[in-house]
Amino acid sequence: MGIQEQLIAWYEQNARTLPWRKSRISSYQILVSEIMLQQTPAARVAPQWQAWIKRWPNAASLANATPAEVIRQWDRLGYPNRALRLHQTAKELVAKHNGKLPSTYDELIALPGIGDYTAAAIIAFAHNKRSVVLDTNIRRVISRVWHGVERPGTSVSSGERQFAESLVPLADESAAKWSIAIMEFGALVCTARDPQCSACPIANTCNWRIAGFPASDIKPKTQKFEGTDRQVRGQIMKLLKDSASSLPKSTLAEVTSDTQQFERALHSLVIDGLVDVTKNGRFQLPK
DNA sequence: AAGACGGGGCT
DNA sequence: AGCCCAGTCTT
Repeated sequence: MGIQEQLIAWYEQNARTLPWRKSRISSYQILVSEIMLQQTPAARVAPQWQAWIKRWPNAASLANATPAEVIRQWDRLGYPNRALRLHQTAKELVAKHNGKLPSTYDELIALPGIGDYTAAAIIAFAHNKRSVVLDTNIRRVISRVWHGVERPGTSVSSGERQFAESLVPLADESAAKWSIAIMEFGALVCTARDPQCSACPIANTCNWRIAGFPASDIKPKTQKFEGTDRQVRGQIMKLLKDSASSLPKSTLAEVTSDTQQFERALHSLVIDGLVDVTKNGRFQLPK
């Protein structure tokens, strides 16, 4: 059984019962959930989604609301511009698409508030069609399981997208299931912090796991760097390479008990162009 | 490629 | 105090 089948089977048994996953949910209602879920945990969205759908069950009713009502109903979900864009999209759906969501990526992404992720999600979860869904969960799972790296890069490279596409089953139905399954898996098991590897159905084939991570299970032994500046540099470079391509600064800081020595060595690495420092404090090998 | 944009929960 | 969350839009 391939990883696709394993994670889909896991999903059937372990998926949360979220209100927008019930049957007879319209494409507009899926859209509302996807917009609310942008940068907002599902547990916090659920009650807000219910209230919203009860008040505005379809695009036409939402289109008739005022912006003030929309903002008020949005309450404290955050990023209130999402509510205004959703409102605008509802109007466009009524005006141009018979109150429903269009089915092509280009039409979807042209709507306000719908970017790459949401367009792909609508195609998969509202229309049950094949698409390449790439959210923070899926990117993290692919990075770990297939590439053996804890975190994906800050932006989606073309290679990353192509690889993700290669994992999506060909048939529409299976493709949609795969996307929701790997996403849920990332949200519940392969989490950003404190991943539940002991409950992971694919731990045996996970390259991150095989590489000896997460370090919380295998105690990170602090390592002392000794020798000349050049020798210390070589040791840190080896560490960076072993970790594939990136790791948190906190992890790096633990490798030596002499923080100042470490900072000096790292500084010289950066100066020499041997290591890149990203804005969020991660280190990576230059491309 | 980097910043701005919210708020709440968790460590 | 910092990280993270089913991202999008604008420089």
